[in-house]
Amino acid sequence: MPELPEVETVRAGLARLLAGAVIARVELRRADLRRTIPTTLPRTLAGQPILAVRRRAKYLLLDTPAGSLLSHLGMTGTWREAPAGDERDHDHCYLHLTDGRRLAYRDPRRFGLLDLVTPGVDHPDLSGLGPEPLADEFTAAYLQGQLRGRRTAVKVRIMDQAVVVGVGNIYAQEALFRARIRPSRAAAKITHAECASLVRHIREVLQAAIAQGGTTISDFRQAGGEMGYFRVALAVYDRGGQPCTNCGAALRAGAVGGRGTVWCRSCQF
DNA sequence: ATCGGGACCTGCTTGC
DNA sequence: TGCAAGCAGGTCCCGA
Repeated sequence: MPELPEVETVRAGLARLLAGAVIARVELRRADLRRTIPTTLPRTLAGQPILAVRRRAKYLLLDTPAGSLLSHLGMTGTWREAPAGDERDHDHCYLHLTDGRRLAYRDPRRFGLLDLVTPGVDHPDLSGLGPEPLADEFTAAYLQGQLRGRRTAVKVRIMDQAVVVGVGNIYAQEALFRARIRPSRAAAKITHAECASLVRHIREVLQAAIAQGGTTISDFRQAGGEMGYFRVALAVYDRGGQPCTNCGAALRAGAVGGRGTVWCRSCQF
């Protein structure tokens, strides 16, 4: 589900909800997510004030003096404020706040993750990540270096979190369409000019999506429960067979890197 | 080292 | 209506 714009939207919502909040108690209801949630997590975070809510790649970090609560939403993860009585299947963890409010982490497919980051200690999930796509170091020259010599599809490369973070299956397709590059092209064959266009369009599509609160496909919700409204702006994702917004030709659907992929045969080369 | 494919889970949609 | 198959925003691991 959530790619950078959705995670950033959740981050902003949580930052608003959690300004000045203090964790009273952490209630683990199910620990076997993608990895098992450490048993030390509840007692480490109990009583801790939340100092900041940050995002790195597709991870969220709730900072406290004792450590940060690291979460990843996988495909179906959500954070929401859950008033008394609002308990749902797949609520794996509740953060009870000292003001009586409760935050729920819910993830039906359990591809997500909750973990603890100890202050001053590098966390393995956060090492080896590529640059943030909206940061200055994500340049055409950098991207071309990452594509050089690679026979794999360019779409697979830009979804590799070691190359650049935050780009998933929706925004990879959207950025490649805007840059007029076929998703299946060999990475090594992308020219410098195309790298420059791709960098620009990855940035633009992510920024536009953030401005709309992300993309709601089925279950994605902002931390306050609102949907994201970028879906109306998607040009190719899930539009196989429908007319290209640029030329009107029927969009092609296939698989690239094992993931559903849609592109225009006349607009993308 | 790189690459492709399958695995991990649940839920929803589609087609017979 | 009922059921099975296929697919879904993400990673991770394995074997070639």
